[in-house]
Amino acid sequence: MSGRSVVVVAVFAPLRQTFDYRLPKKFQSVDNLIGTRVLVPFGRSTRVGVVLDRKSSSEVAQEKLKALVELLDDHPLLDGENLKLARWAARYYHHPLGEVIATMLPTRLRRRRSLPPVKPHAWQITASGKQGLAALGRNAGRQKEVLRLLGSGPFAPKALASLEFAWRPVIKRLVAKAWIEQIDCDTAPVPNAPVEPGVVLTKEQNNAAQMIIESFSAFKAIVLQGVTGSGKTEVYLAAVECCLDRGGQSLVLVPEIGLTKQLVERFQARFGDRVGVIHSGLTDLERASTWVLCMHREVRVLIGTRSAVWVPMPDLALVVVDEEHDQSYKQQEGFRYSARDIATVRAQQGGFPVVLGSATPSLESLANVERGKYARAVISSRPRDIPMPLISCVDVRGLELTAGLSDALIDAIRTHLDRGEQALLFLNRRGYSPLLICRNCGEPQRCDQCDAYVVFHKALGVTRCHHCDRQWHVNRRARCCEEANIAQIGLGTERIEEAITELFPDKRVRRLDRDSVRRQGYYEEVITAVAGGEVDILIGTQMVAKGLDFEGVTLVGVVDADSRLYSVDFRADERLAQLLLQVAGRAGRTQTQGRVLIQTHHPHHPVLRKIIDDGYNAYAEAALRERKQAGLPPYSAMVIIRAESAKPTGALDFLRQARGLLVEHAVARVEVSYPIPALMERRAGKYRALVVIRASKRSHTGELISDHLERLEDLARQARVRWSLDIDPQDTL
DNA sequence: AGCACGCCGACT
DNA sequence: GTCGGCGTGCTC
Repeated sequence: MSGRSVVVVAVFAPLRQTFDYRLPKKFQSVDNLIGTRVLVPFGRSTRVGVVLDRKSSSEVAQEKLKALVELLDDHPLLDGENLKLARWAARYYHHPLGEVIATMLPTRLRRRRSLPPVKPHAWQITASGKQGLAALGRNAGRQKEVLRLLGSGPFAPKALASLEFAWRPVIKRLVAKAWIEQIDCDTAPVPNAPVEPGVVLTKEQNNAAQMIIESFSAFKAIVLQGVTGSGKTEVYLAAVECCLDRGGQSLVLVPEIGLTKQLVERFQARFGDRVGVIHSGLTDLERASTWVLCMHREVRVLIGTRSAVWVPMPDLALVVVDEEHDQSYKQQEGFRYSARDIATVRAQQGGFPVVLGSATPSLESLANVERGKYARAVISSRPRDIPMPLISCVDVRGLELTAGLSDALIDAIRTHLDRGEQALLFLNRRGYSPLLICRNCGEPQRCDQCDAYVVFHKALGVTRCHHCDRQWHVNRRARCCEEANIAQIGLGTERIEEAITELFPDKRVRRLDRDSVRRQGYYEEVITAVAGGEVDILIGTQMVAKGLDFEGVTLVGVVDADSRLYSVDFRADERLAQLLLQVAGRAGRTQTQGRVLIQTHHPHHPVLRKIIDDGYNAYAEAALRERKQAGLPPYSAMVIIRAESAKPTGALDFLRQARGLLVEHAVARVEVSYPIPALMERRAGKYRALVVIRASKRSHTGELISDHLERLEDLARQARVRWSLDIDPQDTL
């Protein structure tokens, strides 16, 4: 075989091997193929993959070796660093490399689509277009309008967005007639100087920024712990500015789209067009464009959600993970990676700092601080001496409640509203009432696909299962009794909204939860209204707890803290602590003292007391001691094998065999649990179960899994179950 | 994951 | 005599 005519390809398929292909003569002169997308014959079809390596011969028999069909890119999309990160992730998460690499690419590039244009482009009218304009008939109004617009100069797609109609097809037609042409507009003004100068940092902010800046050019993980409202963002901005000055690119990860807007605005105000954004609210094309701009070093600061951690940035020199404790960094299906952990490894491999920012750092990060692996910078004071909110419990035992609200909470709302301030009510349950019980027999109404009760949604006139996509008309006859007599028990956000509207008829009430934000733009609309003081009382779920910055909100009511106090998951109280302090952070971001009222039947619960009386750090210290004693993460490595099957015992049977296989070979100190039915065993018609593997060291769980992956795959195929590995699980259920 | 091959039951 | 069930194996 002549030199270098074989390529190793990671095919985008869930297979744990790579595949060799013959490189046709016409491609042999291409000098850098590694990291390029290719089209390859695969089984009976063709697939996309990425070239990992080039070599002169293959172990695979000559006659089996097929020829690569096509090169999809002129230049590699992924460099050595990117592929190194992909290899690490594939190994660590025991996930097929082809799928890991596919995850790194924006969806549009996972298929055989070409790269979106790198340069910003515009359309300009041609000479024949000008003639055409005059000749156009009456019925071509849209073409006329576009041509007239372009007559005054070249227009970028962004500028055309103001047109009221679907202008893209019109553009297409005009381009086809050569009446207009696409041009590059490098001439577009790119503001390079900071648009807005940074504010003067407080001493603590400055210390934190210095700690980051001093560690440029070497890996260092820095936990930036700053209470809500302490101005962590100013520290990020200062560090990013310094990174830019040194010619580096920066990556800023945020938990959810909702939170990006405010942050993006601040970054854009400071760094102008050098900022790029990637999140799930954009179209595939928009995401792909920003991705390519990052790869080509044009975007210097990328702000994005989980998937942005993979975006190629050749000059990357700083990563910030904001609200690092947030669960949404962990992908909860398929390739279950943690963007926070990937970010840290990326910084380690690239030799630059990673900043893990949070008011309530995860116990994982705090344990790493304790071990001396991570550094910590603390911002304990709020600028302008804004006082911290007062947190207290309302003991609701034996109290008469109005739709779940105590008089103490209602009075507090009234007091704060009378002062012209705003209130926020937090309840982690959407819908109207989460339990519908028949008064005859006491049977709650269940979903027929899940082991769950249905939730009544009054506004929609339906009952719904929150665990699958089913819903029923309210009048669906209950299956328990001939003449069921349904009582609505418990409350959700919709019910609270109704009660509050009755209690405060002259106040402006809005609700924010997964049901209400269905409508495009509703979330933004409400946030803007609250921020602008046009809402008096905001009621919401999780969604309102995170990072929102409302100056006028001085009272936060947690309607029900109890559901989280007694949970099977060992992480439940860490979550509760983080949640309470995050919601508390919403209260009082101005000079007015904020107040947080937590309604509970367990005002003396040790976790609640610790959080309220001693604060997050004291809570975290105690929780870490407990985890250490119990041998739980972060003091042990944990892996969960999950399985689901259409057959009632399918998942359990498979896991029993899997466990048998694993315990037989497990070294001492690796503990493999018996199969456990999932907390909700049946979900969307599937029966689910899991096995928990624990060991003192990650290398132990890692080796055990690697050594038996093939056997496990065989077992799963025979048992016909879907299964998955969850490395460092966030939910143990 | 797809997709085809292959070997046993109810239909024209 | 065929259509079609899903068990098993393969993808360079």
